[in-house]
This record gives sequence, structure tokens and C-alpha cells, in this order.
Amino acid sequence: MNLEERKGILRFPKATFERLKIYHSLLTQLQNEGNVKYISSDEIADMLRITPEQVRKDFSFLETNGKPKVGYYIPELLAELDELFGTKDRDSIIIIGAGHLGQALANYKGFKNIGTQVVAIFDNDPAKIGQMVGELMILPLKDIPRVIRRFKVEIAAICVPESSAQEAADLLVGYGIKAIWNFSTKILDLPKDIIVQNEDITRGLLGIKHMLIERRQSEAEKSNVTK
Amino acid sequence: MNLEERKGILRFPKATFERLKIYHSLLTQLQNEGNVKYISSDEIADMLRITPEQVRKDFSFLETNGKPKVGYYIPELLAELDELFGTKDRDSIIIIGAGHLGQALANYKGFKNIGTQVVAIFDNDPAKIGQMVGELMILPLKDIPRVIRRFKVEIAAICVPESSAQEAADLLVGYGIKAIWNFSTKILDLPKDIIVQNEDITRGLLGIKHMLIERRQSEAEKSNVTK
DNA sequence: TAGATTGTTAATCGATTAACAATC
DNA sequence: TAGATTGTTAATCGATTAACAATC
Repeated sequence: MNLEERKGILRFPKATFERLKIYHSLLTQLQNEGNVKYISSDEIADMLRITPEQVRKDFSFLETNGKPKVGYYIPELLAELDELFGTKDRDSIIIIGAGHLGQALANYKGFKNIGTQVVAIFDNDPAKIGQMVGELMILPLKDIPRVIRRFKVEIAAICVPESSAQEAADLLVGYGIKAIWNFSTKILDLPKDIIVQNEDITRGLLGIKHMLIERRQSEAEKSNVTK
Repeated sequence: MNLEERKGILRFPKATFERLKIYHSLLTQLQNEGNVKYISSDEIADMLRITPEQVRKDFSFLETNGKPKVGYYIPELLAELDELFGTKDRDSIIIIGAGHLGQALANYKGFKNIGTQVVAIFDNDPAKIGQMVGELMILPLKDIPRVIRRFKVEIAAICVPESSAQEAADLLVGYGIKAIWNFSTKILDLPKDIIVQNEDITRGLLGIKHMLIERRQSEAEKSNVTK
């Protein structure tokens, strides 16, 4: 542990940090299944399609140590990652937009694994207000400030159409929201101190499509060669 | 254009490739709004919270050139990215699991921007089969092979609970699916030639939570100093 | 103990940034 | 033309990989 780490500003290489999220998800899953207590860098690497050296290198930034010949003790590793990502601090989030995606999010069960709770869902459509989504009632937008105050909400998920996403974001920023989890395809214009996470759902599909194209090309070349 | 590019195996730095997806999304949005025809690296950088040098460097891997003093011509740039990601090739995708998330995906309007169409949605719950999701009827799993053959489906989205995700994946691989778009939290065990894209929705939230923690810490330190 | 697996250092590779010439 | 913006090269910085000693 160097000086910077002691000051509590634990710094990870950006690439490592991204993978730590994935390890967290994998370990949570293994922990919930409860079949194994130890896992080796080789096994993790195999599941995630990366190299075991990479896994060990990533873990070397953590305090948890593995045991030679045994591997890493899952509860310990997961506890450290939980700490790192603050999945023990309970955060309340609100959802703006009770369309299909907003409702899916409100019903999502995985939030409990990361110490997060959806406390309200809002819509501007009078026909939707008052309807239930799981255990939550759809509320009108005017109730947003009250809910933010009541539950000390810092995070809001935007699940409205592209055309009204910016408007929703401005509203939320005005109410003091600190982070926006943006499920619309709109790239939002926000003050620099507001955290944004864009979740344009089609992005992953672009990667798949590109890989399929590459594969088709290399297969076409192969069959040309053998002709 | 070097030799490798001429062979059609256009290679990009991995980091650049990831950003190209984001540029694609941004440019699609600007194109649809139709207000501007040209955009500078400075403007793009500002919207995406990166540097203009980065944007220009990324674009230097493309064939499209910008005009000094003017910027990049959006239709040309977008056309090249469309080509790259194969958003002109129409791909059919199927959705496994007609829960909230599966239904949200089936209703998602953004697929048309990337040349993709949802052709069917499946569930194993007899109570759901026959119900409509938008213009699609929920079908039983036994119909999967027929639909795959009929529409030449290569991509399947898995929207079932974690506990049955592996089973669904095995089924799809058996039916010849080439790429799996995995919305379950399960890390799937798949043959190496199957493309996987994991979309664990909570991953983005982990990043937000971590940034909130860092911010709280640095604010706490600041207020300590001023005391 | 022998052997498997971790942890770390050094070398390589890749990505970003800085600087500035080219150009519209 | 003058000036703004692109495009590219070189320098720096960061990430991955290889190799192997440490260790349970």
C-alpha cells in the first residue's frame, strides 16, 4: 500500500477498474450459488475470456491475497469489491419515465446485490399516474423534489424518449440530483459536476454486428482459398 | 490506407473502436434531428467529455476527412460508420424471455437506426404464450428452430432469469445461433466460437456509485481542511 | 517434498497527449 | 489573406504480457 492508497484515494488503472466491475458481478453470482468457496485466476479467466495473468495483475491492486495452489477466497474478494463499489452503502434511485424500459428497471431484482433501491417511478402521462409497477405507484413529475428530499436521492435513471430526455435531465439537475443514469439515446448536455452514465442499449449490438461482419469476411476468404 | 486495410480487415485500436460506437450513436442522433450538417472535433469532444485530439485521432483511422475551419460532414461520417458496423445489413434478432426486460426490448424503437429487427419473442410460460407484445405474439420455445430458419436469425437476446440463462443459451447454441446478447447477470459458459455480449444492467450503476463515493470523500477532505 | 498457483518485475505493446504543419 | 480547424508525427503515458521467483 503506497502513500496515495493510504490517503484513501485508491487508484486503479481505468481498464482494471472496468474489469473489477465484471469480477464483482461474477463473484456475486458464484457467492449466491454457493457451490464454491475458492476460485483460481485460471478459472476466472476462462469464464471471462481473458488471460489468468490479467486477472492476477488486476487483483494485485486489491488487498485480498490468493493462496498458491488454492486460489482466491470468494467471500473475502467479494467483500473487498463490495467495499470498493460501495454496495454496502444503500443508495436510493428514482426512475423517470414509466414506459416499458422504466417499468423493467423498476422491477429489476438485481439492485439488491449492489445496495441500491428504486424508491419511486415518475411519468408525465396522466393516464399512467396512480398505476402500480410492482410495489411502486407511478407518480407525477411534480412529486420529484419531495421524493428526492425524503429519500436523499442522488441518482436518477432517465427512461423517457430521446425527445424529452434533455428536458427531464435539466429538471433533475435543478432538483439537485448528483448522477444521471441515462437510458435514452440522447447525449445529454449537463454541468460538468454531474456524473453521467450512458446506457444506450444498442451499443452492445453494434459490437456484435461488427464481429459478425468480420467473421463472415474471414469465412468468405477461407472458402475462396479452398476453391 | 495500408495493405491490411486494403484486404478488408480494417483494424482499429480497441479503445478507438469502443468510441466509434459512441460517435455512431451521437451522429445518428444529430442526423435525425437534422439541424446541423457539419460538426467539429471540439464540439464532439465537449458533448462526450473527451478531448478534441482524441476525436481527430480516432477519425484518422477512417476514410472520411474533415474540412479545416468547418469540421466533419455528418452524413459522410455517419455513412462510413454505418458501413463499418453493418447497420445497413439487416439482421434479425429473437428475444428469449417475455418478462419486463424482454418486452421492453421487443418494443425498443432504436433498432431501426442500426439495421436490426426483432422478429420474435419466446417464453416458456404457457400463460404468456399467445399474448401480444407490440406487433409480436409470444411464442413457445419449441418454435425457436423454425423462426431461426425462416428469418436466418444469427443473434439472440437472452432475457430470462439468471437461473435459466445457461439452459436457454445451450438451447440456442444447439439451434445454430452465432451471437448471444446476454441481459441476464449469469456469466455464460459457451463454445469459443460463439460471440457473447454481456449487458448486465447494474454494471453502469457500479461506476456511478464508485464516483459518488470518491466525490463524498474528496468533499469530506475539503471541509476538513477548511475547519 | 513436489507441484500448482500466486504475485511481481521487466519488457513489450498499445493508447493518449502535445505540438505543429497542412489546409480550407 | 488570416485564422480556425484538421491531420499527423513524436513523445509520453498507461496496459498487457512474459517470465519466474515466492509460497502454500
